[in-house]
Amino acid sequence: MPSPLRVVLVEDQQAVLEMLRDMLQRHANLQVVAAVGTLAQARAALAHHRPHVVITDLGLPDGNGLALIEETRQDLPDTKIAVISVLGDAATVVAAIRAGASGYVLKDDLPEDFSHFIRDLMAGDATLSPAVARHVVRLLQADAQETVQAAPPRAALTTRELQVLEFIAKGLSNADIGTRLGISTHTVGDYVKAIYRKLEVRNRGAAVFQAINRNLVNP
Amino acid sequence: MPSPLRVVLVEDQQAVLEMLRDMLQRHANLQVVAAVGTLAQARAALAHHRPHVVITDLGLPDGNGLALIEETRQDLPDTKIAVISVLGDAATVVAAIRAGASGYVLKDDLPEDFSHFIRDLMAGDATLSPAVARHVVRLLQADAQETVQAAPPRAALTTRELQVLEFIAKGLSNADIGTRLGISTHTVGDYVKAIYRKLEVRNRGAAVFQAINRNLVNP
DNA sequence: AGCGGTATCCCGCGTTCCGGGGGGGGCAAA
DNA sequence: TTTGCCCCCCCCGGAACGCGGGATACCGCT
Repeated sequence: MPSPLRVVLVEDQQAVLEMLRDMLQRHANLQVVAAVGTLAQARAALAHHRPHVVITDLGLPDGNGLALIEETRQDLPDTKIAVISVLGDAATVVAAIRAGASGYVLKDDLPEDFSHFIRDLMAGDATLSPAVARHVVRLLQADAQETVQAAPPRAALTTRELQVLEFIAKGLSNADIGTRLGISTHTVGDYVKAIYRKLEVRNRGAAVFQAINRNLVNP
Repeated sequence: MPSPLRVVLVEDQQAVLEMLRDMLQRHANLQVVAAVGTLAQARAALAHHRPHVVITDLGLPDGNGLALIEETRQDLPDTKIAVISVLGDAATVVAAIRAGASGYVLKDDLPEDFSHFIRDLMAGDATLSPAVARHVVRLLQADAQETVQAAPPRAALTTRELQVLEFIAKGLSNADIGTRLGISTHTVGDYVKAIYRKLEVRNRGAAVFQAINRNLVNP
């Protein structure tokens, strides 16, 4: 039998904290090395025990649990982080996950036995409550929407115009662009005019801005 | 009692299909209007029944379930889509969710009773298997990593310089910028010079390009 | 075959603006 | 006091911009 997994619990409601600890204690191979109710205590416990897993609430009396998540990821990159919270709004959920949480379960749907939750966590898996997952899924789908919508409205510019546009972004003068492309400075000017017309701008700065906006050149 | 939710099942393994249908049929308020095993049949069933929910496999004999997901989102935007699959790799999972799936459950951890799964789905929530959620979470965290890593190398520019930079990107002349900011044209010129020096460029086009590259202005 | 449309190329001219150089002063934080 | 930020002014050459005028070639349509 390997040494048990060390777990630190952070939760400000004493009753909930006790309940969680009892649940976890029942399982061999899990050792709750600390069960605390404040951010300060949590920091101390983390530094001292360097646990495998930390399970934390977000609304702590002396600060936000988000900070704890970030610190943990910084200082103990191998420690897995799970959130158990009542907060299920999109902003909170996404912020917590971005900060480093691998699991996010709402208090409402805590299962009777969540030792498998810990096991999944250590395996790299993530348990998300359905109401939490919805936000994550939405976010991904929104990203996908953008990337497909951003693609079509490119076109409009001819290949030559695109070449000129790239050089403009690099800061070359019309004369330099002409030399590079083997055409006259005046001709470059013509392309520049065409670009301005199509992008509805009247100078280089705005042209580059629009070009990147419309995905015509890669930044 | 409202009219039951119409469900279409798509799954090529006959045994699994039967099992799923039996599970769902047991619940009142759910009506499995079609249980099919091919992409072609699925398309027909969707067009005909216009169900509230479609539950689909990904590996179908006559094509990829991804296409079905995309089509469904296009044609029946109010229909909720769930995936039940053996495939749990990152690429597949993320593609399915991006395409429009709201739930993704691995066959291995199908619960005995998943009527609540359907209910969650209709409420807008998403059920993800832990092994699936891991990929989604990783993706979000990777995004977050990039955005914080892209942040530090910004700096350098003062707030005033950033203001000027934004106006340059919009295509304003120095004189116009001066008017907007209530400062002299000459002063604007000074800021422009400072910007060029810091971004190591010598004209507006390249300045805007660098500015976006370094995340100094939002495109 | 003729036609318009578009993309590519070239040129001149006048006006405006930009970019780089110099010189300052004030004010607050370090 | 120094440093950084903000603000103002001068000059000048060269570049960019907007306007006009061309040319050639390819395409699809009629």
